Amino acid sequence: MATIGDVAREAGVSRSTASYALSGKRPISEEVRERVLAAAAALAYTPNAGALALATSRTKVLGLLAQFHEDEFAPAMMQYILGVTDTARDLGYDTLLVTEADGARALQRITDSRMVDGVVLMNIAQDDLRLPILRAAPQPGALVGLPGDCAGLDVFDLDFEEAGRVMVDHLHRLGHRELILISQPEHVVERGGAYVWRLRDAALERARQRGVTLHAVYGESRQPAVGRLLNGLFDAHPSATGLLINNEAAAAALPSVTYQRGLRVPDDLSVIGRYSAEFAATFSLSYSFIESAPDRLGSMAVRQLVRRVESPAARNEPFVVRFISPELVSLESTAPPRPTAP
Amino acid sequence: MATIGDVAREAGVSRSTASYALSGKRPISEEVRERVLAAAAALAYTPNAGALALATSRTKVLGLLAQFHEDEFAPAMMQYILGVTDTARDLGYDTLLVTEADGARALQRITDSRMVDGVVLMNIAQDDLRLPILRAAPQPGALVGLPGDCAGLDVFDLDFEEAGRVMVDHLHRLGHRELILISQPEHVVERGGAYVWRLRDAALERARQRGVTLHAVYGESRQPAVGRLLNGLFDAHPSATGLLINNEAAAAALPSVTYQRGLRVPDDLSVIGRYSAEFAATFSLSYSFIESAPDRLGSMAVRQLVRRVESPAARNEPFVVRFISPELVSLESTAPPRPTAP
DNA sequence: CTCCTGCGTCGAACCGGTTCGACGATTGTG
DNA sequence: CACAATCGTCGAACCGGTTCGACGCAGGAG
Repeated sequence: MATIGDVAREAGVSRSTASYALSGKRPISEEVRERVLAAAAALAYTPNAGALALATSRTKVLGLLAQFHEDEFAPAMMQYILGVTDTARDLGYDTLLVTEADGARALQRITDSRMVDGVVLMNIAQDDLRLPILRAAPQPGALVGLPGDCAGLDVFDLDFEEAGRVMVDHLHRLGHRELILISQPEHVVERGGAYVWRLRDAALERARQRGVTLHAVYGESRQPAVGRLLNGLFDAHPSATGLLINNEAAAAALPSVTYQRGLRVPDDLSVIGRYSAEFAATFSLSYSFIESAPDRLGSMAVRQLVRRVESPAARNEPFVVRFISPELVSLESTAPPRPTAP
Repeated sequence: MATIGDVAREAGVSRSTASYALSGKRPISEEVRERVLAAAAALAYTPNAGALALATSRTKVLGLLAQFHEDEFAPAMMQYILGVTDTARDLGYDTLLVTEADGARALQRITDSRMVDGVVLMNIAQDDLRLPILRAAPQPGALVGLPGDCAGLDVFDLDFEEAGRVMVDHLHRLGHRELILISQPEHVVERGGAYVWRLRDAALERARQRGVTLHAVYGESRQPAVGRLLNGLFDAHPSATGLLINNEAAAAALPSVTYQRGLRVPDDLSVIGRYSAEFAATFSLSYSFIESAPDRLGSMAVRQLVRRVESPAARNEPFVVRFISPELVSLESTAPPRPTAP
């Protein structure tokens, strides 16, 4: 491969002149600049990334730490990842995808070795072990997901509290008085998945205020367990007329359960989910849902991260915690409850 | 951050001695080695990735080029990616995930700049524009998917021809004489997705040999189009008793269609799919299927790639084209056809 | 006509590692 | 006891860029 030395020789100038001609950081005569550009083109010159990183302390690579737990729903992850990689590329960055189980060690490795200019963390836990490492790292970081302590970090997440309230309000307004909320599996909570209880507690609180009965249960992440669970819930609460779903696997499994039981949506049962439009399309779900906007969240995190990476001023700006407002996409899966219990 | 110079000073030796003590590439006295290791630990020394890359011409990073077309089924992709990232990490490599639409340009960029030691290509087209670039690149590459011309490349793929034959044979043996095969959408074929016609043509040929009628159609990748298509197919071929599915979206949509039409599987209809076990679990599919083994394919590609990267000898070995044999996972969704047409 | 200014270019140093050749001290051999 | 081989360490060069300071030369001002 051609080095900048080769280009300089070909153009008959010094290495530094070639560098300045290519970067434009110092005035160079039109004639020399053209010779250098021509030489670079002729030799198909591309700067060596390692040398560039060494000289500039910039790698033009962002780290993306995602964790895949056995019991989590992998397909939903893809959209967050694409939101990050696509936005990063638009801004001139490549993305190092790290899926190592030991996220803390992985983060330590990629920040210490200076492979990346910044890091996006996903699957944030309430008390995430990666956060102290990120705070101590020389590179800035951004989180998709809300941890217990946001100090020193830029955080982006859906407003799950508001999502819970919107769900309850929507069905309450239609006249429903007994609802079921199915959340993520309990081990997601044990692992510190705060969004589960953020939505649930807000929904419970709002239901209490409105005088609505809300049965809140943990779900499962797999078939056939989640199908059995749904059936059990319908058996246990025959007078419930509305179902709130904060659990992708349950949403995906619901159609076959309602078919089997002869339940009609929305005639017999009103349903509201919480997932992305992409997810709904993929799983052919025609329930009204709260858009979780994974691509937007990924994109916002990257934009803020790159701002901090590139501008020394931005580095000292106060940290932001930004929530996306839940948007209810109506697909006509909700209606007033039937006058008599089903 | 601490550099190796800092470690050397702390240990009271020269930089080169510190380097040798850490790498073990030259004999170093036990006493000095211990002083160096202690200093490195005390200073939390981690080599700078850029400097390492510059000095050794190795980055310990692999590129992973995946393309996400609007009309493709993103969730299936995740498992290929995890197969690659997990195996790469086991072998000591990180993964640069590139999802740029212009794959050829992206490949050119990451190979020319020497950011990666090798590349895994996914979503291979019959006449893939990235292949000439990969062949000309200084780094080795591996493909997941079979292109028209495998010269100079290591290729890994499912044996789609055999998959088509296995599907047909299995239903023929049970007594079925009229089958429907739903493939990927036509634009996947136009884009050069060879696996579509590899499975289809082999199935058609085998059906001809066996005296079985096989209706082969292109599918859709989205709801509700794919559901409509399935309904149309059942209307058009009422006497077909078996369904072969080489289309993730169609498999995901099938349960609701069969429920709606009152079709029972396998009583009224025998079904065989082609996807991964992970996919089946995610979508609660209980059809027998041919395992497409995305994680195994990703893993195999990485192992071969790393062999070539690390061993100068392996670099000159002949290139391999390796097919995974289709394995039929039986979930009891096939049975002999009913004596009278449904 | 001289002096100053500033443009365009060059040489050298630096980023942080690895690695080659050399060299002094120790040990073994004849 | 002299000499060679080996061990352990050091200094210097190199990988391929960027960037700082200096310098020659042209043009404008005094």
